[in-house]
Amino acid sequence: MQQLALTPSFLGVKIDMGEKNLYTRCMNNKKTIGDLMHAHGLKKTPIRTGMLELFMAHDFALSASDIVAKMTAGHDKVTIYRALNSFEEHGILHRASEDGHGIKYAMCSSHCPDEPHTDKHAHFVCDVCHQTYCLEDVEVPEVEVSNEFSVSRANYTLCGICKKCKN
Amino acid sequence: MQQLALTPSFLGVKIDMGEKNLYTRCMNNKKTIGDLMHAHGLKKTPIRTGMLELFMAHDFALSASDIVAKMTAGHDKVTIYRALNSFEEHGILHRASEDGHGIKYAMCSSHCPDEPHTDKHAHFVCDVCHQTYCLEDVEVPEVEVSNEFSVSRANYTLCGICKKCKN
DNA sequence: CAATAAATGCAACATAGTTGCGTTTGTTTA
DNA sequence: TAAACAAACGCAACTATGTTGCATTTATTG
Ligand SMILES: [Mn+2]
Ligand SMILES: [Mn+2]
Ligand SMILES: [Zn+2]
Ligand SMILES: [Zn+2]
Repeated sequence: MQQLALTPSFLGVKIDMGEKNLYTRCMNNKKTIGDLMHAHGLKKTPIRTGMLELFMAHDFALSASDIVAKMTAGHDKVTIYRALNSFEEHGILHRASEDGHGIKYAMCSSHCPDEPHTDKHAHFVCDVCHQTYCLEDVEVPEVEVSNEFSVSRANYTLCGICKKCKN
Repeated sequence: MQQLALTPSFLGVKIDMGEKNLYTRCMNNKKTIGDLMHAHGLKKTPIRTGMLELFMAHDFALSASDIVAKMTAGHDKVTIYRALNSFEEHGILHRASEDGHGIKYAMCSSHCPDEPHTDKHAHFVCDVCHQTYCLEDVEVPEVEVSNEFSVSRANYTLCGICKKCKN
């Protein structure tokens, strides 16, 4: 079970190997990165291998441009985008936040503070019409978070089909 | 207290006046749109008045391009963006979702489905370094939502300062 | 090694949002 | 009511993010 397939010498990608536990994400059922791709009917190419190694070597989420920047061997961003889409379609990567179709604004209520703020209610984004509704009566629930993080705002967004698009 | 300042004849903006209750958002403390802007030290200009009328006439959030499209008198998008920023700074509008600095991806765990999915855990986005962390052990809390909406996914994002940036 | 489908690279494009700068306009105050 | 001033506007140019079409290359299978 040689796990050395993971040695990130590839492509000149510099990877800090400090956080071993990240490996468990894909290694804990005896899968190498290559096995993982093959299991999904994807080809094991240098770029895609390098990308997945990058993901395993970081404890935070990466954007397309993060990856373009970290891969030294000047690859085309189109390739990166297509690989990310493919990984997402196969459930190898998940997106760590809804992208949204641009920023949307809504009217504040009279008890809002006179400064930029996130409101205390949840929002709903329709997958069909992409409209965003303020759910004024749905409070954002609170959660317990490790005190490594100082939380100042919370955002709760539901997705699905809106009242208009259900018909 | 003539509220006719609200008649949205302005700029040829077409507004459906069906939903009176939306007016309460800024009218319930005897403020007209003009008063609202003046109270914040903003000038009452035709464009900004038209924009706020648009917001009051819709029960969903609007993007900059929504507004550009709905204002018939071809205004520059830069003006719209600057007005939105200004309204947000003054707590007149709030954004209905974090924009995020592009989509971020993270590795799925082994029990994720082999298809696109939103994960069941919360995420944390740092205001300083903009890094996104998966809070694998923080479950997204469930909420009760009006059955006008069919909810298929939920997104819970916390914002603040991350462990690295606290130092 | 040959066949095939997946992956890549390039060019061109689309959308969202920003910055600088000169001009116009709303509000205040004399 | 005219001048003064800051806020708001419009234009041009620019950055960032993401997409599409098409020709070429490469990984896998047999
Ligand atoms: Mn809202
Ligand atoms: Mn996650
Ligand atoms: Zn809808
Ligand atoms: Zn940070």
